[in-house]
Amino acid sequence: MTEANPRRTQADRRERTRRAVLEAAARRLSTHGYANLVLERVANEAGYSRGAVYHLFANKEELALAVVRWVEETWEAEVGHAAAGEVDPVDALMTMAERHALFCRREVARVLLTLRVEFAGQDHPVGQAIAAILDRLDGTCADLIAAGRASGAIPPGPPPRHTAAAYTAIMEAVGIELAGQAPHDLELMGRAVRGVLGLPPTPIVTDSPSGAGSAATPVHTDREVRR
Amino acid sequence: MTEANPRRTQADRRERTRRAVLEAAARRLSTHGYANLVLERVANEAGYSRGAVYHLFANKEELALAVVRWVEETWEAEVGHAAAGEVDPVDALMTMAERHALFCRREVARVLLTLRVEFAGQDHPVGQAIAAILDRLDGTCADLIAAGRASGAIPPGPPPRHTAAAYTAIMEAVGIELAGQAPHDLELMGRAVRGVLGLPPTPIVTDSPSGAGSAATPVHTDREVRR
DNA sequence: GGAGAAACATACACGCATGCATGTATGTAA
DNA sequence: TTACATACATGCATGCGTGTATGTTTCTCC
Repeated sequence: MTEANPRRTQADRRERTRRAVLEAAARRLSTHGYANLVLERVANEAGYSRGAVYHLFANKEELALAVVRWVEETWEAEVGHAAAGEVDPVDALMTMAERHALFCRREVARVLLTLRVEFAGQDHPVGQAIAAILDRLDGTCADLIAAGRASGAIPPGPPPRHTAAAYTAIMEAVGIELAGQAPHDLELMGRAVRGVLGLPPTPIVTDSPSGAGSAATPVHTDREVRR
Repeated sequence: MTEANPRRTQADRRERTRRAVLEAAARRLSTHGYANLVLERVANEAGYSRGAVYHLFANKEELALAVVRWVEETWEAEVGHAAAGEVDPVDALMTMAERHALFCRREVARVLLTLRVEFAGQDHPVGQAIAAILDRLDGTCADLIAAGRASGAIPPGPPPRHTAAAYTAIMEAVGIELAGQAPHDLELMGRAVRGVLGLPPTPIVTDSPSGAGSAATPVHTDREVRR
């Protein structure tokens, strides 16, 4: 081992360790939440000791906040960025929802939902950080909805902020619930989002073959959706 | 106190204590989840000692399972029962969603979501109990969707079981997210559910006044939706 | 090669929460 | 009234996990 490994700089070692710890912590946070996030376990799964974890992060809370920021940056790069590139508000909202559904096909997407639900009834820095992220997202979506209604592309309905809250809640729930169930995750996401915005269903072009497939699909197969 | 209190039977005392403990546990579960459910705290909030809690429930897990059963029974009585009374599948699905939104105006509605998310990545009896409940619900909804499609009342779309999973996820998310935001919680719930089923938006009859209200509502008011 | 800092690993201290043992109060039947 | 069972309350034992202290390894610069 001392022969095969090249000589790494301290900066390289630090970044490598940090990355491994962040990924291990994210996995545990997504499956077990913050209260069950045991740092000894995180360290072992990252391939280091708990001392190494404490060398990099002051405490458990700071580790969790680092994971939250990491997930947010990943989401922005893959989802937010694409939606922001759209000119039309409806296109932006639909693109965001579709990209989010794709984002949810990865395990790490579950981190924010898990932590958000966990801290919903508690006053805690991690919960506050997530609430701030989602407040910003809600504001962005509310602006898009308002713009879409002003242009006539979106029919009138409940106040933009309430509609945006429902939109993001749906995006989150459907994305996680149907994660990995391609291609249904994308279709059902699109349907739900159109519905909450008050938009009519998209014309049925390729749905007929899918409908026929539904009739031919054994009920037993359908029953495996949840686990 | 010894003069004002009538002589209660042991059965009465037991039921009274049990009720108080269940309610206190439900409140804590909905805000802090299972991992942070501290029995000393539950006991204090119920007005009894931890010994009394252990007298009634073998351990923490059994208490949580009792709360889950209690919430399920309440949901069945107020939501499931009303939906089952509908003859038409679409009416059943819409009634269920509407009743669920009303159910979510109470704090206890949050228990199942909190626990479900908490145990999603763990193999635990409480998580299994909740998964079983939701599996049954998904099955019922899938049957309704299949019946609605067979009768032509619901357009074709992704497999009934996938659609049902999205339906219940939406019902859960929107219900909790907009809890207490009357009357928007009901309207947005209806919209989202119609959308995921592939049904067109309901004709705008009373939406115009609401739309005008939206324009007149200060943006600051909208920003208070989340907290 | 040696000194020093950073990257880790291991050990220590302590609080917290669970489950269980033991004690006290209250209802019931003879 | 007494004996017994049940409904609680209080005390004991123990393991778990966090944060911190201490020890070891590796890199960097002179």
